[in-house]
Amino acid sequence: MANKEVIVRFPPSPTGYLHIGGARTAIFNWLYARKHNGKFILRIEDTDAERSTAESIEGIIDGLTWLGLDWDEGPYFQSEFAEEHKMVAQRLLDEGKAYKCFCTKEELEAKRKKALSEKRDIKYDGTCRNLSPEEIAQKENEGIPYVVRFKVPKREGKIGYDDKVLGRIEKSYSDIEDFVIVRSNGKPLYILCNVVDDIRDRITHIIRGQDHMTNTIKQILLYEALGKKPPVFAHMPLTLDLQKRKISKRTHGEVVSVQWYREMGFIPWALVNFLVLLGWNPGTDQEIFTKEELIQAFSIERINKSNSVFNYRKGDPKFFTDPKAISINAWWLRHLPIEEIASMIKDDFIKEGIWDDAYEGEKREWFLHTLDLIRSRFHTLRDFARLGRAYFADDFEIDPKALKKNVLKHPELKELLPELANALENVDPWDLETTEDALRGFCEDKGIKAGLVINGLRTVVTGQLKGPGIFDVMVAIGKERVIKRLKESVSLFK
RNA sequence: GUCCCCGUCGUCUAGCCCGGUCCAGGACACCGGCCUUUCACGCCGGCAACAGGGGUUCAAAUCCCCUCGGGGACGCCA
Repeated sequence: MANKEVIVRFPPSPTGYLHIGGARTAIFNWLYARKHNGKFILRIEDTDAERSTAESIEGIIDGLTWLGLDWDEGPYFQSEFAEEHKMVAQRLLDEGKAYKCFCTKEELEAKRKKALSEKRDIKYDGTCRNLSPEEIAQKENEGIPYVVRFKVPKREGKIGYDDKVLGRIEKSYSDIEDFVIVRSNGKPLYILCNVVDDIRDRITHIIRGQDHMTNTIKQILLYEALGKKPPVFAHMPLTLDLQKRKISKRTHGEVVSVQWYREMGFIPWALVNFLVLLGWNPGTDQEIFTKEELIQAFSIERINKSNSVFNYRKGDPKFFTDPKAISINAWWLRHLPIEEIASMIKDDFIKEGIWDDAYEGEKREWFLHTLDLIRSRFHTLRDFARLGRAYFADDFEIDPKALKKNVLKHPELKELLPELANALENVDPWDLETTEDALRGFCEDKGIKAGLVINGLRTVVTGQLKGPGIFDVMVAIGKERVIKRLKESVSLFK
């Protein structure tokens, strides 16, 4: 039994930040490699020098690292192999498998327009395919620039391959145009470089978007011309928006950028978990996966054929991205060990000015307990430092709606709350039981409903309309702070 | 226009290959209820789909054909 080695790659072009569509492609490749104990190679396809940027390279690497998609080789840079690409192009030329084309961009553009207006096919017409050696020499002597085109074999019938997700894909030779493999400035194009690199890297499986399907047929021709066996191809469905347009940074903005999810307080694995479900499922009802479970469950065969829609409504105040993504994030937020959540929110706490080194020292137990107490109401990591600020700092804002409903609507609280503060002064120890006894006793003495005081207390102490059980809140926030906030509540009544 | 791919609830999807167990299952969202003197979590319940039309068959979401719809590619971008 030959041990079937698996080598896959993720080849982003560094022309923008890591996009969730690109991340999804990376995830599928990475999973496939991990599942089969193979290799995952990162290769930056920077042949388009004008559009490639260093920031973009950094952004892509950051994004992949944040998501936890580790690679085994690379990052390689396609530009470093430019000589090899040129040599291969020359070889194709020498072997008569490619030819020089002297048609100008303008001529080609005019032909395309004409064909389109006459409702004809707009393939290259092969003008330069049969130039004689003399004609070629003459044009070269005249210094006319040329591109190199691949000479698609004139054969009857079809060429095809077995796509791992789509099944048998075929195309007639006559439907394939003689495509350009080298620019007039001498630089080989993606379609060729990609094949050369994949051969050198011994790539066994190419998992990429369906938008590459026409390239695939051409690249198979290239493999054949180079005498190499093509790898296995699997074309995954695309991710579209609600209007069924391909999602892009340009039209959709930051909501498609991986970086943005980090800023919005996503747990990286939750994003992976969400993204993998777009176009793939395990065949069971399971939707939440740990890394190990996902690697175990993943298979190319279960990748869908049809495109999926990224359910994002611009401007929806409740859902800043696909609701399912948020719900998966919220799930992980309340199920991950609280220690992990703690380390994930540290930077944000520092940024918000509410970090205390004691949270990693003598206050650690209190810190973890408090995070655990409040997390079930949150959707993102950011919520801890925003909605939960009152647990960690005294300069928190009071939600106007909560203030109105739970406090201002009940003028009697202006007196009651400070009185409650006094009543609480003597509570010792300060725990769930003693605080509850004190509060209920206070309400009984005053002959008022506990709910009135509880709700007012919650708002004054946490700034929120909702939250954990009030006695848990009192214990978490601490006697001193509770009393202080109750006393200061007088100023809320203006 | 040409070529290629796809078409199950609002969205992600199971089922389709190997017809009956599917008056179509799960998840998210939404709506109700329980729990909670709040809210969330949790639990229970509800709403909601086989694009259309023909065929084949005792029987079709599942097989065949057509129509319609959607997407992709058609760059000296990747």
